[in-house]
Amino acid sequence: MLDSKLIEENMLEVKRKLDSRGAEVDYDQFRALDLGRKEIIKKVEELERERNVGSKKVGELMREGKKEEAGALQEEMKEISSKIKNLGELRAKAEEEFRDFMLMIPNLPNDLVPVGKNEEDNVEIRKWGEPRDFDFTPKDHVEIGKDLDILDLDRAAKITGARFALYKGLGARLERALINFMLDIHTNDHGYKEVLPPFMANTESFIGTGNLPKFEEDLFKIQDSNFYLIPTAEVPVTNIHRDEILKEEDLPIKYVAYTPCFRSEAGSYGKDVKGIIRQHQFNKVELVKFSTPEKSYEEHESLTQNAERILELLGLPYRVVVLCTGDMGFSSAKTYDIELWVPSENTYREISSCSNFEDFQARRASIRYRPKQGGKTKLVHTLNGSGLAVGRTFLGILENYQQSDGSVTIPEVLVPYMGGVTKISN
RNA sequence: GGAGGGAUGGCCGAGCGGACGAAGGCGCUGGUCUCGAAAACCAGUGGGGUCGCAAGAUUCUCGUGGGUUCGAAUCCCACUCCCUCCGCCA
Repeated sequence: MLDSKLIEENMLEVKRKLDSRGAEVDYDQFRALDLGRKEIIKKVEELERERNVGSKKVGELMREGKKEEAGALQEEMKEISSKIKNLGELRAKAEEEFRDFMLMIPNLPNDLVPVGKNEEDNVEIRKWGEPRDFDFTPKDHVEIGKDLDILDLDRAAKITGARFALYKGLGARLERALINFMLDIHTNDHGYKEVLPPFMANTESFIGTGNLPKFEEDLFKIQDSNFYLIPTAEVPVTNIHRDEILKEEDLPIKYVAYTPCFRSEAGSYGKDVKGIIRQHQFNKVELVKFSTPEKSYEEHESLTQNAERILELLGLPYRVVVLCTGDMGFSSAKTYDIELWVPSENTYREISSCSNFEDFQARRASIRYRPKQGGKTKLVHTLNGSGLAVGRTFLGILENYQQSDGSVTIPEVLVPYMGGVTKISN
């Protein structure tokens, strides 16, 4: 959520920035809702003041034994109270409408973000590793997985449906190895605290991160409850500190969490239908940070590097792009995508998205901190990024480490996690 | 599933119709003392909104939402969450 005062005071600048990301906002409506709300607040508060003063007076008169005067005043106050009740309802409605309106406005892109319309305008920042030169025709991960009997998409479809996966044997082991490997690196080397959160969260939590109210169709909802399956650990982990006041001394707070992620993928019919690129359920290790505003961009860089390091240790080629204004997510102020080299597609595909949300989520979720010097509480900055999407890492290993005989060698760092297995073959 | 108990400020904890945004303690900040620190002592110290350049004014906020009342942390109702006991169960 944006600061309504910022919109009020810098409307042209806000409009320019929101336009740059293709957001349509009705500024006249903003003004009307904001002014209407302020006006009614003023009215109600004036009446409340009268009532408070009057009621106190009634008490005094009673104690002094002036019953008649007290009674008369009581009658007066009765009327004021009923007025307050009526106006109060209007006030609640005005404030709710205003908040609902504000919740639908996306974040402002940071000034450093390149302006653009869509993913074609994203800017490559750096590349790591050389895509392998195959001296045979490489297979895609679906074929490799099938031939080695470690990935069974047909049976997964029988169990559940399209866009689900059944990992088998060393395939299941590899998925588990990757999860453990990532968690170990981030906790031991990068200083994150491991958490294992619920895989469902309530409406408030989803509003906090910005997934609701606008993107409900992307989520799986649990019937007869206000719980949704999480589409990313970002939701439960960011909300760990919802409605809290943190100490500046404790910042930055860094969490790493493994969770499965559930996405309805509404609107992506026909997109990436083959293989495990786009699934309704996939595993992910997520990095989340809470930072002071001063340090958040530094933390954004290091978070992205922490994610990149996993790919480097695994020897998987990748590149990093900064998303342009038009391609960023709703809540983000700046996002880096890390893209993995996928031989079968002869291109790079997203494997991690690292964002700085600045105070956008913090304002929605009321996550603040007390400055060391004292003074007013301030909103923290929240950040997160995949470190990494496990299914796509699995895919990367299968495709990049495949051999001409159909086997897949295991990257050295994973061998201990694979119980000493160095190669998956028939 | 059945029976009870509870939810108060950054934390602990009192209050149970009017002078209560709330005792006391802890923590934090400043000061006294000290070469310095600790201890002790003194003082200050919640959060959000509206108005205001500010000082400040005002209002809301004692789990959430309703109700009773001139007036609610305090009484009533519903809901949520936590705890104890019984039953069931991975």
